[in-house]
Amino acid sequence: MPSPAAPASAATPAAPTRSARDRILDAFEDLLAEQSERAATLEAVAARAGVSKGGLLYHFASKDALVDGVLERFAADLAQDIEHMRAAPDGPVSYFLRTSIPSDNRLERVIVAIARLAQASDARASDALADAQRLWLSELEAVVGDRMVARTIMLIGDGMYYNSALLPAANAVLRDETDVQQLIALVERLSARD
Amino acid sequence: MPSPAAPASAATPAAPTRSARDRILDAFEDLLAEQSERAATLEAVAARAGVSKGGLLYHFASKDALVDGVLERFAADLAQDIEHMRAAPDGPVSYFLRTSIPSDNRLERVIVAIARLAQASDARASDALADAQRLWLSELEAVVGDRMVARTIMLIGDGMYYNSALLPAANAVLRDETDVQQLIALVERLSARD
DNA sequence: GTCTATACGATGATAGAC
DNA sequence: GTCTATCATCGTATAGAC
Repeated sequence: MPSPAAPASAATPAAPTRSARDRILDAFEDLLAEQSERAATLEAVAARAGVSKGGLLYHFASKDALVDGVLERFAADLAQDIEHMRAAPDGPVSYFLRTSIPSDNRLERVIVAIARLAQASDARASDALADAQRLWLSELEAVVGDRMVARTIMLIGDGMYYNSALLPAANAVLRDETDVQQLIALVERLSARD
Repeated sequence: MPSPAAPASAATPAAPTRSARDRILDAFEDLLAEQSERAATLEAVAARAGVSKGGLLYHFASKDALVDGVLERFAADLAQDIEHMRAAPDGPVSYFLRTSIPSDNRLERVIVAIARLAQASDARASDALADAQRLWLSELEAVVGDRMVARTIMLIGDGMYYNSALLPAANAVLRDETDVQQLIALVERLSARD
């Protein structure tokens, strides 16, 4: 039941009126993250977004344009994540590790999607991931002091992504909240010494 | 200079006479690891192996058969790696971390190749990687005692693979032998306590 | 602004010559 | 054992109707 007083084109981001453009990008990301780069064909994306192939190509003239759209949204999400990381009550390290765990988090899904594009030899996607790594690493280095400890934490986070992106979910190295807490405690012991 | 006394069909694994079958599997792995799953078409594989598409299809009736061939060789390589890990002079942990660094190592290359297949939704490839993880993890657990420390070491190794498989080489988190030594020292400090 | 129809290229696979 | 057609299928992209 749409609000009668709302102007026709008012943005209601998470509601039924989510713009076709956003629905298409969502569909593309979903197919990449949940299935594979090969599965994310124009036809499949269109079907999932509830538009026709022609309709999709009206919004994004080519598959490359679709990739650009995903990367643009990612840049914005990433900037926001860095903010959250800085403001996190338990500190950036804990925040970083927690958000590296596969979840329903939007950022997680986009990163897996972009990782799939990177594997399909898309240089823009690889660059975007490399940029993100640099940002996170510099945040980590700022708080842990030791350069090598910061890098080790990055590698652990990377490992979590790798696992969730590549392996059957049943094989997650970390299974529940207890595992996560233990890992964080372990890593903080690392950064506390030296 | 082939040994004159050798029977015509004697195996000379690394020499010019490397069987067509092996050359084809090598070419497939190379294309997967150095480029992408999409780049590893039957034609490209045949060209790199120095045979025609028809010639390739004589040895491997389908692309699926090609994947099976790679997975079979991987299983053998993996078993050998576990042996080496157990016998390593510096211990399994150091061995594991060192061999997780991107190099010209055969096993490395195969794993990246299989990771690419896994990303392309090949369930057999995902399973093979999950099996390998289980094996490594159980070796690590056997020596470090603490379950969580062993898992953390696995994650670090996974992170290294992820980086080498996905990002431009220039972005490696670990750059030289000094980095590696520092990381190993750091991790051994982890396993020494508790 | 969205859809249908169609062109075009590339890929996996088959049949059969040598 | 290896190669040369050749085919069917699918994915990207264009043109144009509604």
